Amino acid sequence: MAVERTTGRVTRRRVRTRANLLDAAFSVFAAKGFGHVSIEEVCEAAGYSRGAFYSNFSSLDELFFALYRERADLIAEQVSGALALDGPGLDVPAAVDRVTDVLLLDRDWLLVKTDFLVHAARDPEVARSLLEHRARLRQAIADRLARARGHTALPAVLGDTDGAAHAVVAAYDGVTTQLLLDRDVEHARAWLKQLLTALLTDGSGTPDHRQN
Amino acid sequence: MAVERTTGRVTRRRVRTRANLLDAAFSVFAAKGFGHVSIEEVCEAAGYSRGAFYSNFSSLDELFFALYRERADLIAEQVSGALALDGPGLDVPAAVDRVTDVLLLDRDWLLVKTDFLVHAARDPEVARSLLEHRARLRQAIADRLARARGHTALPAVLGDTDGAAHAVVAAYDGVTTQLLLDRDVEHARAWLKQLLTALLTDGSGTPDHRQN
DNA sequence: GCCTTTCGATACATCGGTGTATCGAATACA
DNA sequence: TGTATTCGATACACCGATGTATCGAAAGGC
Repeated sequence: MAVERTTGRVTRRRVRTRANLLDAAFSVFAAKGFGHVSIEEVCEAAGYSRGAFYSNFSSLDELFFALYRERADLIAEQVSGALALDGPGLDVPAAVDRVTDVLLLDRDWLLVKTDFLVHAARDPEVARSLLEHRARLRQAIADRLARARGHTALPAVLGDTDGAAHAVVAAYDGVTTQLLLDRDVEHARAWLKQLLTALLTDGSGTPDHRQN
Repeated sequence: MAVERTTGRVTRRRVRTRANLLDAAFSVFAAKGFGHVSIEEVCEAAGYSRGAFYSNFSSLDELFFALYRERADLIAEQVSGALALDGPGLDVPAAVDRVTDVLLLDRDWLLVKTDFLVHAARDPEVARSLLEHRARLRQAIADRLARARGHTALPAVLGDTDGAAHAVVAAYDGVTTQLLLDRDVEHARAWLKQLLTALLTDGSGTPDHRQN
């Protein structure tokens, strides 16, 4: 039965169960992809019966959404942290390095994230939510770029810092796509840095070769 | 029963049936997403019974793969055409325009393509195939860029024409991601052009604003 | 037009997943 | 510790999808 928990006492056991289900679901979703996963599989992976599941979620979609939010917020936090790390102003390249390291860390996350994208692409409601999340992240980037302005000049082609932030996100998405296929994290990182450098500066970077 | 058609006569009816199934499958996949589609749904949409399906394909995966290849080859052809259109050499911006128009034409295709990406990301075999396809396309782009060299200077940041081609693909993938969410084709096109301009030239383009 | 071959519709057996209702066990709180 | 409440395991009924086997009908060759 669906869970409409507005009030009532929550047991410790319950929060543990929920967390375990979410963790297990993450692995299963990453491995098989949402849409190829049954409730039973998640329960089995978590070591619970379906009773536990239905006591905590009302559908796979709901769990998936909850799962995504949880992790996405976590990542967003890390990124914000990486952006804010250095003092007020300069050293965009260093920030690029840190952010790049955070963003391309976990292949499983990229898989789940892409699944969620596909999901959102077909559900306007979900899409709205995802767009807002992306907008927040992008804003953080734009702010960071604005702070660096004057220290490091942005090329005019992209417009203002907002446009530049858009470009950064696009580059990230693009590199992610390639990474999902070739699984070469190190190269993806290096290449994302290079791409961001190309977008955010007029200067010259270090070229690289690639087979796939 | 699986179909292992190495020889034997093929009826006209058969090729029609197969084509109809593929077309119907495209719509259904685009609407619901692979993984949320049953064989029955495809058959119903195509106006056939499951008998017809199993006579032509052995699994949903097989159909999906065939479907993707068909359409992907079609697109690749169009892109190559758009790239080769003008005389030997110059006018990269015009080529960018034409290619951009072709690539972001059909939302349904973007959806199916992304589904396929997700699929490939989890199956090394499929990934290989997709990577090769992408490599071919990228090579066409690199060739085109090489032809334009001297007429339009490439910024050194990206390395050789190959690096630049990589960047082009990444930009395309990135813009696609955003487009899947906001559904604003016109803006996506404009923005992809702008992004490519930023990547492929040292000059200045026309900035733009964006809310999401 | 006849006959052979191919194709696809129908029927059947089966399986896995779903959602609900029930009940014993674990937990919170006094 | 006792007791009320919450949680989650089990059992059950159900449904939709799968794959196969069979057979009538359409297509192609002559």
